Amino acid sequence: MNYFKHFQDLTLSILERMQAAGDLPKALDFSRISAGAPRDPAHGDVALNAAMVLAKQAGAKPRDLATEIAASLAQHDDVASAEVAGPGFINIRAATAFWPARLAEILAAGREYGASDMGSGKTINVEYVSANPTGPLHVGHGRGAVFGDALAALLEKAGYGVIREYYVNDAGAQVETLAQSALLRMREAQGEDIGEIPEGLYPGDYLKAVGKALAAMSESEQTPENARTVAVAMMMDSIREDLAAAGIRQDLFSSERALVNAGRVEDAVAALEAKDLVYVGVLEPPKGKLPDDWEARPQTLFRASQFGDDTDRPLKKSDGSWTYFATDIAYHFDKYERGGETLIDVWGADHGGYVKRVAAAMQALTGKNDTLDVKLCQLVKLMRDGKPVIMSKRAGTFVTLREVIDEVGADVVRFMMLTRKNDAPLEFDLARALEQSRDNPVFYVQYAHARCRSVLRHAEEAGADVIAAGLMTSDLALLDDPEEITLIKQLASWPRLVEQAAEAHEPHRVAFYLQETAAAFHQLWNKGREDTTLRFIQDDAPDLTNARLALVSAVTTVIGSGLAVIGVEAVEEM
RNA sequence: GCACCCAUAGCUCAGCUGGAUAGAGCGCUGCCCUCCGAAGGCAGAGGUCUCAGGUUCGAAUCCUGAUGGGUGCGCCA
Repeated sequence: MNYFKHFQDLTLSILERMQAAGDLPKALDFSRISAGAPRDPAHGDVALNAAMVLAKQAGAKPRDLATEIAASLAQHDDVASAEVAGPGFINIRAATAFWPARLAEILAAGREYGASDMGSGKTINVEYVSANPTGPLHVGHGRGAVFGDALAALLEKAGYGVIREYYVNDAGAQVETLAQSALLRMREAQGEDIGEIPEGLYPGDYLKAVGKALAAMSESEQTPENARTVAVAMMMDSIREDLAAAGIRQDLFSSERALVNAGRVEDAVAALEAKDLVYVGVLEPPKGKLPDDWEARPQTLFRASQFGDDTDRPLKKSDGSWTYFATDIAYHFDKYERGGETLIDVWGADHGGYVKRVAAAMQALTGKNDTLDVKLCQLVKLMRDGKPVIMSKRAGTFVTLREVIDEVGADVVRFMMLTRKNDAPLEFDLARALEQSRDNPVFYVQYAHARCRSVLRHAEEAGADVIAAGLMTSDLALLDDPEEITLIKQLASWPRLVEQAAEAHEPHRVAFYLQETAAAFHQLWNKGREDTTLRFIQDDAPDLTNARLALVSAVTTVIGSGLAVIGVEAVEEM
């Protein structure tokens, strides 16, 4: 249960009753009513803005309206008190039995806790990674990969149907270059001295294996076309291995080449033409630094500027072939027609200048402006002990995702990648990521889980029943210490966090929530060091012990549930 | 020149889509650690939310402008 929504719904039903009774006008906009946490916990558990939002429409004074609503709220079993405060807030304090009930709910749900039906099965297509099949994934790809993967898991938890998609750019000039590079490596594998890799070709050693594979084929098969096919297939295999090592799941790899061959570009352009959004014209030269070979020439253009873009955009190159943009329109249109009511693209920040035109195309084709959400992930700066890791631009010697995973592990990489919101640059310190201290968030959260498991193991050795089903039947009302209640509230806010993070498309909130939850648990633990009556295991009070073990078990459940969204293992021991 | 992203404590960053007195870690200061895991703990100081206007019951949050930083800028992908 999202308990904030619970009290919000309660309020809405009261408002509807007031309308039915004629105490409120019929036509009121309830959409801005929301329930939040009061800044000061002393004010209560849930704060409602209903009276302030409605006052003007209802022609009443905020505080008067609030008083009336509060009086009705106070009647409900789940409400201990409802008070009016400040300019017209209604502060609700939940009934004392409310929190033990949430704890029981957590134990009953297990790792499923936090799942929501907010998405009601609506389909969202999340496209991420989509790195060109011309080499291994690097760290920057890793951020997008983790972000997309966690976002997909988050949306699933919020009740959406999710398609996890990878767009394979297996057409166009880059893969032709790849084919040329592979053929050169083939001649190398055949014993030829190829010297330095010429400028413009891919120099990385990873193409040597492709060269060998080609060398093993019969001469008639050693065509540029086969070189391309083989190279792309092998590169995609290696990318899939890297993704698997990082625990990234994707269920659909769609091919640009297949899209083009199926005539989908013509379809999409025809759809634009039908709306009279394609014309032949000459673009203004770009301001600032002009490319050396710039010359004005007529082009086939899409009227992107009608949909918020800065200028119209070319669909065809001078040789008559489609631009990447034209293909990309087709790809997005295809995703949309396949049933993606909402499309999310996860891109690197260097593609930021490309967002407007794709958004414009989608708006033109669908008539809606909220179909596409592009999430830009800012750069990852790789550090070691506070010093930047040198990434030589020389021949293929960038830091690969695989190298980082091999060094610090997939769990650490995944968590660290989500310790910043996507639109902020991220510094990833390899040394700090393995540090076992308070300021390493991965350690801190996993330690909380391990600590809980440790307590439960202790209790089990002493003969206690630590199965969730057994703990549920314990007298949870015995948990009445303010610190314990605070922790329960933190755990009970997980369903709301899932919904909000999913709606905002912001998986990093899960990582921050986990840190807060771990902090709340560690805090309670430490209280027990000072005050022995607060320790979980009380030898002379089995009922109290059981209730507290239920709380500890619920902590493992919620942390486990959150870590599952991020794709990080909840460890038993450190 | 234009577009997009960003600007919050000394440092690194959150801030629940517009709510009440602005939050955490690090660092700093002072206490504490024989105890279910000290791999530390508790408390305190620290703020003109870059600046100037605007929107309204109410702004770190939305709008406009300025300043400072990042990214990108015809047929590349």
